[in-house]
Amino acid sequence: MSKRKVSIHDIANYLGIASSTVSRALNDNPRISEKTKQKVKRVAGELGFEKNHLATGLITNQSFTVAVVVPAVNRNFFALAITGIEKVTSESGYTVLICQSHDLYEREVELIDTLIANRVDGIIVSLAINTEQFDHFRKAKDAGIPLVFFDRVCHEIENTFKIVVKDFEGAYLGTRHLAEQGFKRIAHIAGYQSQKIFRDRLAGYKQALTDFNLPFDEKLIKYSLLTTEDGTKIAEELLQLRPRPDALFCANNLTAISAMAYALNHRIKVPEEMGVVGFSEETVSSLLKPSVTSIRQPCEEMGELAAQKLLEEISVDSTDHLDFKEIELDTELIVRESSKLFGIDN
Amino acid sequence: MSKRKVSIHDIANYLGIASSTVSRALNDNPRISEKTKQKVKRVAGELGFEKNHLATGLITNQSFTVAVVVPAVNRNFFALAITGIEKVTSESGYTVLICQSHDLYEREVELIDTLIANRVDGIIVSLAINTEQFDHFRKAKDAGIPLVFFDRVCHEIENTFKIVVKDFEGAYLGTRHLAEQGFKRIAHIAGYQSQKIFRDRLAGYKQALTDFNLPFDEKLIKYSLLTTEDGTKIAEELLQLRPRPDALFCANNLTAISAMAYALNHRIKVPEEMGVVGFSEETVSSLLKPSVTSIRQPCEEMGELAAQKLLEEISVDSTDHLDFKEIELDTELIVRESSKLFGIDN
DNA sequence: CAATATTATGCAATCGATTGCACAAAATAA
DNA sequence: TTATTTTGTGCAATCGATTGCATAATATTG
Repeated sequence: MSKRKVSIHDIANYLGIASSTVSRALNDNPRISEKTKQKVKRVAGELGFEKNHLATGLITNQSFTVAVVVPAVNRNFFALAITGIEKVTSESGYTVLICQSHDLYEREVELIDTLIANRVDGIIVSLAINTEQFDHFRKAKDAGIPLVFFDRVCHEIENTFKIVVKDFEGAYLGTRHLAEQGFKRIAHIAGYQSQKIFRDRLAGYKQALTDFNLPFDEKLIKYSLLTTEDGTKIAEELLQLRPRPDALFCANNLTAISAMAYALNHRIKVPEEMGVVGFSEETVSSLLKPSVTSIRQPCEEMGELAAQKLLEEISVDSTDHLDFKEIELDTELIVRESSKLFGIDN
Repeated sequence: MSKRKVSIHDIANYLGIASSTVSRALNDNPRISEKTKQKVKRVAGELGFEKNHLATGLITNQSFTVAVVVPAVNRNFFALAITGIEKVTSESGYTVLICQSHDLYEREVELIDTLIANRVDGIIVSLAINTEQFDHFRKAKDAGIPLVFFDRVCHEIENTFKIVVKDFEGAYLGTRHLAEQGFKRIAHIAGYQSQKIFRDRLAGYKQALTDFNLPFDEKLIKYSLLTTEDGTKIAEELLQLRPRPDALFCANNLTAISAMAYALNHRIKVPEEMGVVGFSEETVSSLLKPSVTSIRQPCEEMGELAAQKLLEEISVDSTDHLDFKEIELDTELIVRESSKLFGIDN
């Protein structure tokens, strides 16, 4: 089917020289004369030579490919993180393999297996929401593949870089803001507690309630996968409670958007009758009517950092002197219309 | 650094048999006895053997990897198309490499080069918005790599599958709908005309104007990259025109959303003072206030079809009897609040 | 001009899995 | 028991690029 490809041997034959010379010439090895290099490169161009990375990878034991495994690429946070990763890695000549776990543990395991078999040079991961076992990562680690976690990280595998934001603090900021605006019954759309980030966000929420002497009510907390549909469903449930919650702090932004849409469709005024704050931002957060108050995360920066740390670990001979302590970045509260009862000018 | 990996030779040594036997045993070759197979597999498990795909790929000339090159993964359309692609390919044991051109021609060229070097088995492409030269694709084709285009397709490379929607018809439907609602000065946010899909959408828009005896005004057409920012900027320009356009047909949905947001922020009522229709859907199209009337595309289906066609071309010995005619799918008009002047139910 | 240093190139093994062919062992037929 | 078929393994070449070591070609020095 695919036509026989041109190899360095073909170039060597054509020129009547050894293939090792061709290899060195193409790699600009100083031991090859300029004259030969130019000849070789010219012929390579003429014959349409394309270096076979598989062969190179086989012998050098490097594929110059790193993989990113995230729940889904169409979420703003992950899309931007990937952009950050691409920025850093492509400067170093690496190709990025983007993989989606679709928030399924089983799929994540499969993916990691494939990546090991493909001998990627490193993997950057944000866990599927229901991942609670980590053998697949241990296997990768044992295979000598450096691992970096970001956002939804895993503490069970030692000696890996972890990049997170201050989730507790972010949730605290968002909830406090609602309290300061005078909201009294603040509900929380929480993520499944398997992931530490969602435990932290819940904890931040609780702490803010405590600090503002607001009663804590278990009925006001709803756990889910945080999809758009979950947001709608949960909004429906919450709005049937009596007394009705008067504000909503959401563990992500998709649910904030869909819950708000549900409320608006049921003639509940936002923010007057229900304040809304979401964690993380979507592109449309600022475009919606009302625009959505959000906890902004440094998405791209997280991606860049993750990639830098990965490349650092890849390039180093021994990981002994690497400092694997978790890196925590700051979040920022962006106040918009969905939570603003008084005219605060930011 | 990475510990020396276990190879079939290690298994062979351990068992005192030939590595060819190990290879065949692991691949369930019928010429190997059940007894040996079981022994080999047990030992492979114990030693933690992981097959090296690079080596396999080198000899079989197949990587069992296909690549998808799209402008950006965080757009709903592309994210869903990728989901469709993954669905089909993963069933056949292929890994999908997702790549973003970020709508940059140069980046696209780089990506294709890397993919050729990595010997992917096939590539599915939706062109960067400013791609007008196609040598990089010809190179891939010459290297024997099957190519399938979808959405933003390329007609210059013969013998490739192309999957598109009826862009002309979709645009016609959207514009006609606005005309039927009584809008008279319908503006169009168009994509750069390098891509056929955007030419078609413009043509559909024009045809609808003609059919409804609406005057065609070049000033009402704005060309751009169709980013969120473009939508905002263009809305600003259009709303300064006198007489002001009273409706907006957008070549994608991002611009529809941001243009509508701009209008709302400037106290222009949607749809009363300005009707809005967008091509393609975003997750939030139905969640916005007002919800956005859109031309729905069968995104996932397009992805599935593209993947099926690619696998078909990969598996076949000769492409001679393949029918490469372009596949055109239907679009659907989803009427929502942003365009509904009269109470049409549906 | 001979002796040595320098530079350029070639030889051959290697990475890990696959596969055509040869051959040994076992099973069956004569 | 011998001849023939079937079944199970092994040998060795192969995919394409890399690299340590050897050697040929050229330049430098005394």
